[in-house]
Amino acid sequence: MDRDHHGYEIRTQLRDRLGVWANVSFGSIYPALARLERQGCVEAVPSSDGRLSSLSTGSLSGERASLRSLRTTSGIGRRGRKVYRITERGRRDFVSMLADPATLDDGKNFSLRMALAQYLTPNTRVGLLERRRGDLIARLAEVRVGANNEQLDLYARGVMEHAAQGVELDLAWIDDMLSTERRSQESFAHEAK
Amino acid sequence: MDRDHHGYEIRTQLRDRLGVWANVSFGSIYPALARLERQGCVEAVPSSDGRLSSLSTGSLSGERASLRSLRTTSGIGRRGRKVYRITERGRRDFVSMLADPATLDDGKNFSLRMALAQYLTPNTRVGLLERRRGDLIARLAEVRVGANNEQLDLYARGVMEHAAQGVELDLAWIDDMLSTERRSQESFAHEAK
DNA sequence: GTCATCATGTAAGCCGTTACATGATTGC
DNA sequence: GCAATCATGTAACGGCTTACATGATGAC
Repeated sequence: MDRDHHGYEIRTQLRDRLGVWANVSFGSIYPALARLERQGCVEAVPSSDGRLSSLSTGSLSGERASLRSLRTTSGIGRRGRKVYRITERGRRDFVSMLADPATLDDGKNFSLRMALAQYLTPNTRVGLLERRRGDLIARLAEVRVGANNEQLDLYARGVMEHAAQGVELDLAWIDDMLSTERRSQESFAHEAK
Repeated sequence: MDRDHHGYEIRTQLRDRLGVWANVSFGSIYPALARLERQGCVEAVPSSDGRLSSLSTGSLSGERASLRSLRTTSGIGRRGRKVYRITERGRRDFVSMLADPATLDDGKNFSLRMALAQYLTPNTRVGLLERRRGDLIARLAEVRVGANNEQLDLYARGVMEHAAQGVELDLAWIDDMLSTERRSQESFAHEAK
């Protein structure tokens, strides 16, 4: 959303910034980029000489393109590197996926959604938070049943009990975010007055 | 491990006991049972009349086989139902998978492992807990970096901060379990003296 | 000139899902 | 006799991984 990228960079950035836990493989990234390009969500960035992609356009290492690279072979960018930019359609699809809990399954991806919540409107954020809150309350009731089920042994009950604490922590976080959202909405209304 | 089961029952039990969160589909269960049978980890239970599987053997609804079902058609079990029992080899494989954090990836399955920890030896449990503890401490350091990374916006940092609290909760749980394990080992040693 | 790293891609395979096809049992 | 539910299985597909194949660039 913020600047252009190429596949290799996306992987290294994810690893460097989020650690080994965000391990996305090349076999996942390149086919995804190809699919997004077919769908018109991203497009290859043409370089200054008319070919597709170059060192100089928007890549991280080109923040101040090294003098050395400007001296090489023909003076043009590396033909191997393919830089993509997001299209208008890509932005639309991204935001609508982010806003729809059905498109991008909430249970597994709620944290991802929240990490990207800056791209949503305040109302959409509140809607997502309230929906998630409802899901978690249902979940809490279920794990409590498990935690008190005397058919289960101590270890299994311990897992359930711990799961319940995890859900409670999630709920506290949600409630915290909800009150923050509402406070900022109020202060906005206050300013507008 | 504790009694015989058939595929349909496994699914309904998982759903009834653990709720919609433990949704394993038939398309997953039946192929898995077939594979386990090929590998010799489970075997079909022969019924009293020599055929494979019947109502009367170990199934839930057969806890006290309903009088009605004993009166039906031929009086023998439903030919459609296939009840499996675990073999010695199955028990061995189960425990060794449960004990090896590499075979069954820990990050995603630690809770599952702990829910089944009754089948492990005290030493194996302590080993798994200590290993997990190390992983979580590394993870905590990583998410703290993210939580304090000012390149990230408030929402992304909030997710990191919340992730850190989740890891801290996990760590407290691990430490609790470790001290419980050690206490029970001590009391065992005490009795043996 | 050669080795590490940067960079893109394809192929095979694993594991799970949904959807489909089929048939037995039970309740009314 | 008919519908609901119990019960087993197959087929197509999705998404991700590992392993493989290939080549350019940069450092020394």
